Amino acid sequence: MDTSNIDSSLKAHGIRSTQIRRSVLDVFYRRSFALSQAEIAMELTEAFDRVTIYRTLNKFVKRGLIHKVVDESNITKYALCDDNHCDIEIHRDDHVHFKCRICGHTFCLNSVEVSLPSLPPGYQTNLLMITAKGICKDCATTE
Amino acid sequence: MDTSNIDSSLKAHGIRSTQIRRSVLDVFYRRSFALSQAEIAMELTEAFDRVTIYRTLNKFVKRGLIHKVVDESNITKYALCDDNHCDIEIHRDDHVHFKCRICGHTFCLNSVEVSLPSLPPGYQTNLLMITAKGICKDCATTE
DNA sequence: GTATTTTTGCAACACTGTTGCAGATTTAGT
DNA sequence: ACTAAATCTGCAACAGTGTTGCAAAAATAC
Repeated sequence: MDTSNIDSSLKAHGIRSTQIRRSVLDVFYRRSFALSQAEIAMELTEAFDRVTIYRTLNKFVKRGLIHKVVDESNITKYALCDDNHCDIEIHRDDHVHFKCRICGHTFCLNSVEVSLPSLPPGYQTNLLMITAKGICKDCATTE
Repeated sequence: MDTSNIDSSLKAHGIRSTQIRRSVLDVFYRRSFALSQAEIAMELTEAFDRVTIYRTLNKFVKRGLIHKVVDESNITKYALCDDNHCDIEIHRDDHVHFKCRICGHTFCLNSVEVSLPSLPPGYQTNLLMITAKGICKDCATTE
């Protein structure tokens, strides 16, 4: 575990450094896709209470360290925020997500741009939530 | 309740016409936005078992009468399918959804087209799930 | 009208996510 | 380093969503 990096990231977001928070953040650093509470619990080597993990995740979200990722599973997943877009004060997580049909993982694609479509009369939007479905890098090459 | 219309729609999708199914489908006809099981239960004048409502919804989905609508609420919502795109055999529900910030309802926008963006190397997609957020017709005029 | 198939309600369960509270840990002040 | 204040953690309990098994009821087929 890259302790110094993790500690400084927690501190930068105004979050106290504790055992579970370091461990959970470490899981996010090691995984490039969105994770649910249950998945995080499985990745952790020590056992922490379910409630504590939820509280950790909620704190991380509130401080702009991670964001929620919507999914058809009805289970909240979380992914690291892009440092360039989110911090304690500002939260911008309206980037494109990519869901792989094979491995089921959801990745954040921070660089993809999609222009706003024209909607029927009466509807106005300034924000699109987009999930692209397909086959991810790893699954395409492994196949 | 437009019984004949409802009955023929059930029959057209190969679904037996029963009390609860007629009532649930009627709710969908009366509402233009996506509904959860709990919301449907509240709209029903008679009380049906929760389980039966879920089974009704699952059957409707399987037969192409309604489709699931994804939402950040972690609660599955359902909306009527467009007759032009869905039936017992073919299911095409990859249209744009519109979520109103004020009333919270989600509407299907079957006619909106969005072109596929170019993704980073290694990612390939042929399907976008899109939810536009904004203010809907009704809330805009009421305000 | 009867037999077969399907549907319904009930009980029970698994799972996600939250809250209250007491004890433990972290941080700040001296 | 020691104490006080603030925060965090684990446990118990709870509310809600969604599913399954089973027996009784209803719909369809003959």
